[in-house]
Amino acid sequence: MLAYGVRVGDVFKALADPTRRAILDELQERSGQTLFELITRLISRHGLTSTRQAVSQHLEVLEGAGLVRTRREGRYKFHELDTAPLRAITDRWRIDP
Amino acid sequence: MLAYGVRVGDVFKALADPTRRAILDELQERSGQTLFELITRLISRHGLTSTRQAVSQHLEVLEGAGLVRTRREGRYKFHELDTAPLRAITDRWRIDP
DNA sequence: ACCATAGGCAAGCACCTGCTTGCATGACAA
DNA sequence: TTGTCATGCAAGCAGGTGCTTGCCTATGGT
Repeated sequence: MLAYGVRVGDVFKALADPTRRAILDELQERSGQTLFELITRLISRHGLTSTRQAVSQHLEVLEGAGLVRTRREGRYKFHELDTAPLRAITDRWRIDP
Repeated sequence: MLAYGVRVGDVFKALADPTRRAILDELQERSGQTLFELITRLISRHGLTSTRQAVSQHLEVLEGAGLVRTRREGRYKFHELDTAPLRAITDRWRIDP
């Protein structure tokens, strides 16, 4: 079940970008990162060269798809992975064993 | 495991289009359809209005992603769904129960 | 107060993508 | 062969997407 306001197409579109998939990888490996933590680790561990604004925009897309949840604390914003929308994929087509 | 020549990004990009997802739905429901069968059923059952060329190009993308396999018989080309590449998604992120 | 830090907003731009359009190829029937 | 049916190929175009650039807001430390 998708959260209210999240369209199925948003999930698939969000997954279509390699940088966004790397962000999901990073958040799975280390949950609750801030924007700057993410940028640093994306560069050092995934070889990406994305700027702050680029990563920020990707996070907006991921959040719009329900794949990333956020919480604010002071001037920090922490990001967490939410894989629930991926059920839209696994429940839709029978995956051969 | 993905077939040789299929990149992970191709699978995600292929899934990013709603018409292509409808094609996968159709092939799951009825395997081995020709191009014209697909067009007819996409229109009548999914409310789409895609032309032959549009669907043909979508099938190329899906085949390039390994999600659709084809076999030729005379002047007919039959299409089948192959969900194996979807493991690239389910194996990558832990999906919460 | 002052400044640095963490993040947000928005316009502009180059590239990509899906679709159309028109023509071509190959298989089968009469 | 002639015609038709199923499909393939390729150029062009409009809209979308990812990214940059520049400026702004807000929080917390000193």
